[in-house]
Amino acid sequence: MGGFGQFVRARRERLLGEDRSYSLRQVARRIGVEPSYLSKVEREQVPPPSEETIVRLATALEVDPDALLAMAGKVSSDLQEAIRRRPQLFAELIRELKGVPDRAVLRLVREVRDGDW
Amino acid sequence: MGGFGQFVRARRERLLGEDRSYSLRQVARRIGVEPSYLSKVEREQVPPPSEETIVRLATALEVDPDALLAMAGKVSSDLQEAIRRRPQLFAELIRELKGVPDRAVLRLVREVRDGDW
DNA sequence: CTAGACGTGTACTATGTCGTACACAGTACG
DNA sequence: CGTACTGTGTACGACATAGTACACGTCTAG
Repeated sequence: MGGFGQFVRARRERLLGEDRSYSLRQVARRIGVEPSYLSKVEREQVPPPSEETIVRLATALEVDPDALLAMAGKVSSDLQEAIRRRPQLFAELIRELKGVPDRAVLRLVREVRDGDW
Repeated sequence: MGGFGQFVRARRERLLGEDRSYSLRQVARRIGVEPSYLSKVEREQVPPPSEETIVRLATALEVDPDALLAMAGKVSSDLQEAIRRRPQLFAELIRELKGVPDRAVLRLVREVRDGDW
């Protein structure tokens, strides 16, 4: 269901089609890990990397960091921080929103952003 | 600032004042850990326990699990799950709400719960 | 005065996380 | 050719997590 590694490989190879600097080795070098490690990550022989490495990878591959973290089964630590500061409040909000369809949540986001809170 | 262990000890001793079955040993037994371990947790000689253990502890001490998890620097895994399912959406919402005061968020929660979403 | 409950100190361990180091065989190109 | 880059296999390691096991001195109630 997840397919973190699969996604990374697909995305990288797509970019590689247009730019030869997206080889596994060069991407590994840019994000600061060993090629063999990235290779194993892409083939899912090891679990997804740490949050920091995933964010660097997201940057390198020009994808949404939160989405990539989610594929790795993780949640950005700054979001966790925000929740930890007001646990009951956010816990209830999020649990309520579990059953709410995407577009309604999106409307809510807009309301908060544009609204006079 | 956190004081997870301190809080647990204070809470347990408060209950112990009224009910002698809230000794460290008996609580430890109820939540399924060794007394020596709970002792170390309360004195913060070790980091807070796992999520599961914290939830059992919250139940035993009759405190809010989310609040206790927050003191341990954690976020309930079911909340994380909810976020992971719609990362961009929730990420944006939560980041927006960082700067929003408690009462406004609370109003939002009510709106979602009572509203015709 | 002693049996049981109390909290605590020390030692140990299994499992997970997050990678590095290095050698290897295949391929492309100039 | 050869050299330089490609992806990959194997081995290994440091550190964190989440506890258990057991002995010890103390206190307290019958």
